[in-house]
Amino acid sequence: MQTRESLQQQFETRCRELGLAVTHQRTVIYRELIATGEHPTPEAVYERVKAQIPAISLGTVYKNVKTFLDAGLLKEVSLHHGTLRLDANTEPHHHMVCTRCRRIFDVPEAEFEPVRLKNLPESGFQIDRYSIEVVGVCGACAAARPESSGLGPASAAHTNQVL
Amino acid sequence: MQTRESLQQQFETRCRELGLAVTHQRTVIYRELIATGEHPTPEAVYERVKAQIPAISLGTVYKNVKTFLDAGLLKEVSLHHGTLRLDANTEPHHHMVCTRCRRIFDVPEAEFEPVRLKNLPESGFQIDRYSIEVVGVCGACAAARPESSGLGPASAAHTNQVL
DNA sequence: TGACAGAACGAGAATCATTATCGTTTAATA
DNA sequence: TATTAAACGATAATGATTCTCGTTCTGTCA
Repeated sequence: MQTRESLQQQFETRCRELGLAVTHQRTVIYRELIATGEHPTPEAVYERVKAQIPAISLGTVYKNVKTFLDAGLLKEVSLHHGTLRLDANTEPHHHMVCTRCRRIFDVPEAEFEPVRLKNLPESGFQIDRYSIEVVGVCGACAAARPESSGLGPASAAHTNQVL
Repeated sequence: MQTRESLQQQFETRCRELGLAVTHQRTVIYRELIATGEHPTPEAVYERVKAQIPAISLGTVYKNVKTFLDAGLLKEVSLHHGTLRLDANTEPHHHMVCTRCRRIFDVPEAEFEPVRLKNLPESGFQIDRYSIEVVGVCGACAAARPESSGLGPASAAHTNQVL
């Protein structure tokens, strides 16, 4: 058995693997990201980090968030942040999303077995509906570049190792 | 075929129900929205409409898209357009999203019965993973305003902050 | 049918999130 | 410790969206 590394040590090791300098800013940003159990915006991360490094720039937070996303240390909650995408389909349906071209395809609800939670959420959350997203690579993109893994443009330049 | 005519009539009827004036711009915007089988951005809708009404303003498209969303004639593909939300949870999981406060909660993958498509997508789409979103109202928001339906417009968090 | 009031419009300024630029500082390494 | 590329901070630029405001149009009613 190897000695269990601290998060800090894991982070430094991962940075070295990726050829990233271990800077104070980067370290604190990462620490705050995993410290919050929430799903913060870059702005919220900035506020937390600023309490510890008052001179930090918002741009630095954005740059490092992007670096962490590319490295697979972080994920985005949704592929759809950014521009509003409209849906005029009034039938119940779900979506297939291509991680390369970001195109969105409708899938009728009836194509899926019903979604089921094994237990009711204990938090008092009132469920309105389930929304399924089939994430992958569309036929056109797969034909254009069949070999690569299809885990999105951001991660294309790196291997997708698990921390 | 009178398809376009009847859609036009349906639209006018719906506008009257909602107390909305039936303007030329509004009519063309709506027609183009349902004509595309895609999931266009407001900008893309603007381009299509502009081909028919060269003087139209992008702001008018935005205003009417918002009006249609509020009226339920249109939907957003995702609740997460807008600011990037980060996820440092490296375990496989899905999300519960509150439509009122937009907070996001993690749900371990094991809490769900496996998602299953009844048939393989015929388009050559290569499935990477399924992402489930449980959409509803969180306990805190439900307690704060238990009576209303919880499917409020996207703008609710901004315009109706305190009641 | 004409006039009025309020809704909607167009133009463009303002705002918000994000990215890019650039000169300075810092980490990695020899 | 000196060198060098990476990273930083400040700030300008960009892109999406909203807001403001003066003008025009729609719906309604006399």
